[in-house]
Amino acid sequence: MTNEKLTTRDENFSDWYNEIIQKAEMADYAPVRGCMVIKPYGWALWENIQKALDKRFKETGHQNAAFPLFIPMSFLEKEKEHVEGFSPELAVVTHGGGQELEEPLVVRPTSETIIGHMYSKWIKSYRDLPVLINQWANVVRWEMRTRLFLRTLEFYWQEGHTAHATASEAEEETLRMLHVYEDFAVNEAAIPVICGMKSETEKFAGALHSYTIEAMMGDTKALQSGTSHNLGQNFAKAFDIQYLDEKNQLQYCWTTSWGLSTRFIGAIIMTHGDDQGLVLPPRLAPIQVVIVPIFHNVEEREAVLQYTQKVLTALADFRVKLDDRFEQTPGFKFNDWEMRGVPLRIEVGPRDVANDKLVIARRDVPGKEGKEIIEFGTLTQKVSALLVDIQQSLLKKATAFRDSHIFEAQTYEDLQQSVEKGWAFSYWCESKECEAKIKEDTKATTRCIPFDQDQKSGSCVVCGKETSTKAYFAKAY
RNA sequence: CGGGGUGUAGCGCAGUUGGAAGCGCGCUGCGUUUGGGACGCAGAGGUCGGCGGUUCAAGUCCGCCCACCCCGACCA
Repeated sequence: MTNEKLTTRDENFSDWYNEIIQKAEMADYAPVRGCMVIKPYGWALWENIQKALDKRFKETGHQNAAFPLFIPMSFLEKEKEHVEGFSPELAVVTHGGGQELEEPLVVRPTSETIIGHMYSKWIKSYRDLPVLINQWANVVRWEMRTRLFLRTLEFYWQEGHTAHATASEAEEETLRMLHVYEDFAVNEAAIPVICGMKSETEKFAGALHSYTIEAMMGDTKALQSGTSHNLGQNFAKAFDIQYLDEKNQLQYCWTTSWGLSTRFIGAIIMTHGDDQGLVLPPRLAPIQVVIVPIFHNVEEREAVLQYTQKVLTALADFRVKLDDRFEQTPGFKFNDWEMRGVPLRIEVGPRDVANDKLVIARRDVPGKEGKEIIEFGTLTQKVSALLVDIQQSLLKKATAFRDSHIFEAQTYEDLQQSVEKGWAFSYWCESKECEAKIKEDTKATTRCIPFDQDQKSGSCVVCGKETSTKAYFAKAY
């Protein structure tokens, strides 16, 4: 399975990415163009992502529910901007039960409309608010160009949909969930992100405004890794989501939505992966520690396997895998598990059994430098400490990489050069014309207007107009 | 949808002027191996992407179609 050498990132980042997914057995191409099968190892990673997020959603008062896959076509048409944004990429069902349907059904590209419809039924009084619901679901968007995890016709995600009494509560929720994503990305996935607002052209179709967490991949391209939208009263008005306030006045709700998808797996691969394969953050890794037994004959095999049982017991609190395949050599297994990004590897051989020791190797430090011989007695403590250290190191390394590839661009020439080697951070007058010119000339788009602004003012990198707004520009996935 | 590329065993590929479908890896069995990608022997595995044409004869030549990948326009 992993017998062949991996293309290096420098040779061809795209090939490297595609190969790593197949060799690490995360996913495979499905027989339908643009669709993928997420294999057990990839899905296990997704499950850990789900757990980490779901815990945070529950902690912030949200409940899970499930809404239908099919949405009446007419629902999509109720919000003007929304239908314009999504109609080119809708999958439409026209037949069912052998007959043509009276009204075509769209396969949900996102669920604002059908959830809005339900909310209008459920919400009658200010006492019903806020409504805080999330769903874990698959959605379909008919994309032109697809890539495993990053853009497939069908993808898995969670979409939160909330309804509030006031504009400020909705804004508060939108930001709260963005920061949940930020916390998750940084502390679970070890991916540094920049939080900010999307430009008018980049925002969600139908939103008042959108917030994003933007991450830099190993090739310096940007990846929008999670988004949170303040929908204002747009959907409330389109779907008649109204409530009676304390003064018996009929009011429209303020709604939000926020989502993070299996695309995030792509972010993990492209942020941490190296030329040996995947590198997974310990907190999300399906397997945190792999044990590779080494022996030369039957007697040694018995002794070693007995010893590994002790190791398994000592590491009961971790996600551990014993690789007791008899037909593979240790060398093969080392490479195999490195390809799969397992954070720690423990080697147990006759020498270790004799001395009551172990060899422990960390995935993020290649070769001998990452290897260490430890006493069995210190094992549990050591593994625990190393996993924490690897988690921190990955974040530190990714942050250093990102920061060294962001350039303050004062002039348009600066910006053009910057987006060829990383991201540009520049003053921008917020006009669509200047934004469009940058995209036209460089293929880079505005990634976000970050929350952290220095309050100073300068001139727009394109038109020279005075502004106090700075934004990130980068080529993006 | 525009540009480029590729379709031959599970994967990667070779296949000469048209003349009996091959190689490496993987897979199965047996044996020897195992501290950084082991080895021997014996096997299994094919509608050469599809349709049509030329020819005594097509993986190979011609036409059409399809699929997938990569680069653009669009997007999580």
